[in-house]
Amino acid sequence: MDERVKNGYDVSMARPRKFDEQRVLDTARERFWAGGYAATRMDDIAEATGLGKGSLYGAFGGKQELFRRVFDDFCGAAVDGLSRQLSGGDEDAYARLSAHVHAVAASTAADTARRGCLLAKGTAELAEHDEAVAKRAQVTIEAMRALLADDIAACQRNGDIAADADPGELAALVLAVLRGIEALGKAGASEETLTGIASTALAVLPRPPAR
Amino acid sequence: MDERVKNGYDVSMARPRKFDEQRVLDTARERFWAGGYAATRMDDIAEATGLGKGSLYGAFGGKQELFRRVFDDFCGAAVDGLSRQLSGGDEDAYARLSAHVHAVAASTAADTARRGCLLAKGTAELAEHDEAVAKRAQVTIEAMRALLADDIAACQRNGDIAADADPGELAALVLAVLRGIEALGKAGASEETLTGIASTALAVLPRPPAR
DNA sequence: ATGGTTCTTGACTCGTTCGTCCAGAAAGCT
DNA sequence: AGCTTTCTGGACGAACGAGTCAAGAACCAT
Repeated sequence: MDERVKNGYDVSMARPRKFDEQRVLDTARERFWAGGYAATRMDDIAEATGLGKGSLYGAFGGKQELFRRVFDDFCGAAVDGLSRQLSGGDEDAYARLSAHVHAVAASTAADTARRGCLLAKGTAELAEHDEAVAKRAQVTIEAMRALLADDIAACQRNGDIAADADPGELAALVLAVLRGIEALGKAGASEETLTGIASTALAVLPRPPAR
Repeated sequence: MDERVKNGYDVSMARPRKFDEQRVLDTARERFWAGGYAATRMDDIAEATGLGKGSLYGAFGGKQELFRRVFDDFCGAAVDGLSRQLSGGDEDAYARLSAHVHAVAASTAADTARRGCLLAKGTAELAEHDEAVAKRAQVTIEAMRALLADDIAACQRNGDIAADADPGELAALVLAVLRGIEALGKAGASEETLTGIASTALAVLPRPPAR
């Protein structure tokens, strides 16, 4: 059946939604992020968004589907953001990498609510029970690794990182350090510790031999 | 009041417990580990241990207290285990460090239930709501860092790691990598990726200049 | 054996939360 | 304006899970 026609009438002939779907998703993300999946009630989200539960369920289907949607958006935004932070010419590739690593440390340290990253939190809580979430997380980290690898390759072309190193391996290591920084931050590590890790990680990346 | 006497009678004059407290804690850990805090029901634990809920509540007080107890035990055991793995003479310090890093990668990869580490999982879910859990996690990672730093210092004395590096900084980096490996493992990274990270991390540690 | 105390069991209470439903409101088309 | 359809919002239902309680069992000391 044509998606714009039902029972012989055009679907557009009806009351339009009053709320902004994206705004609701943002609010829901905020809630899930702050409290986790299980600890967040649908009533919370309804109240926070000002929507009635009927609208919420009508638009998103249920708690699990809503979370998946939020998680999906978050992962997409995270990859996009990383892509933006790391894109540019070879001559600035190392500076961008350094800036990103330090930025993650700083923002993790500044995260007084100690909420960490929704990617980590959602994965920890749901990955083994929800295949969709697990898959999405996997795709996301793979994409992040690829972006880091591209940037590291650019660093190599520009002579900032040893040419004989495998960019994919280094990217995986950097990614692990980034995730580790977040995990340690959530566990209460001090800002100095986190920024120290960022600096040390960048310092130990193999440099090309002095010429 | 003397702890062995109540109302004029010796406390030992009563029915002793039929269950092994440690066994119950182990089972509870298993459950919390597999399902997380919120998703694990006290009825689950009661059924899994064969205890009635009354006994459970009588012995441990409640869900939160039980979890704290389990978490506490887990953290203590984790630090003890690390301490054991890293203790020994200077000449084997690097081998022990290498073995530990590889062991974490291997065991994370082998964790088919993708449950990760209870320390990470519990922290992610509860740290911001439960001050006791947050504090315990903080103390635990600090202890782990100190153990790693001791081992790295031993490596330096033995000439396996550059003497001018700060062992505390390197220890923090290694710890971040270890936590990162677990986080990535939970997110579905392949065994090759994880073992690759372990190898790369060890490879980039600063070596003393060749003499 | 007896009495005193603690342990055990599982049914019960009570609050909480997911999801549904329905009556009314709002909008587009004719 | 009138009709049809979807959106809205809150009351409702049902299930679920944490924690309680009371009656009986088990054990120790005398």
